[in-house]
Amino acid sequence: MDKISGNALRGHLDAMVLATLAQGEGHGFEIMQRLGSAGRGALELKEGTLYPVLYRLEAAKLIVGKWETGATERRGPRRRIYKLARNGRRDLKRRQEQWRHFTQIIGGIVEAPA
Amino acid sequence: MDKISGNALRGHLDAMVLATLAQGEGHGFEIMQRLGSAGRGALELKEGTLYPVLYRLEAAKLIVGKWETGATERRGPRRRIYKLARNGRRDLKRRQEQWRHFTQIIGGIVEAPA
DNA sequence: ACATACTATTTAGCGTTGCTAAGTAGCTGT
DNA sequence: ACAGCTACTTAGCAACGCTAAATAGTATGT
Repeated sequence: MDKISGNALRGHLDAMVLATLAQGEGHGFEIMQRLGSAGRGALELKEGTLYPVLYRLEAAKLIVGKWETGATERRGPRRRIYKLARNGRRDLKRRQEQWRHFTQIIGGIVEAPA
Repeated sequence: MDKISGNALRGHLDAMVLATLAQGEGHGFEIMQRLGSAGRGALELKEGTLYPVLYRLEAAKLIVGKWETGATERRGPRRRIYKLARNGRRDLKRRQEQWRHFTQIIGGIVEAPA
């Protein structure tokens, strides 16, 4: 199967990132990798795609990010750890319902027997 | 449930229109209505959304349109009847497979149990 | 010292495409 | 005349995922 990308992802990426963070906090690069493996080869998000999503979600207060320091710190470039905010968890639930609704409606149309 | 619109539809509208025409040829306005009723209140496509899709699909030779004349004609404004082209039927099949793939992958991520 | 490679983040600019909003036009009913 | 429905057209907008390149820290190899 070919890659899922471009327009097909529009409007669903936010939910994907929120859902990923619902499994546990993580930094951008890591989220990218988690999505990559969850995508079973069908997803190939690049940095230029993912990071702007994180900035958007943080600006909307759905996730909170902070630079790794002290205890957790390790060597290498600085990392920004993101986790779901209260609003984010609520929002995720809403988006999950919308997802089911979306697939049901659109699926019913696209897969209608000829 | 709220309306499905905007970005969520991106990349799926073409498949929806092809699938609609797979049920039988029809003109733009009619396709809009068929989608509306298939959408069970969740879809509210406007002309400015649908017609450009038809032009795009026709330019891509996935559908063929011709102005209604003679036998089929009736009173009122002229109507352009579209039907699936051979390529279109092939393309629809491909898009249906992609849709299943898409929902499986993205659904697996969005709906992952916390 | 220099190159390569991997982790990690940032950002400018682009292209697709669905939406807004308005217009044209023919027909019917009041 | 006017409203209202069918039917099509189109200019311009805005969101957002993608391309591509830059910056920076660490590790390894020559």
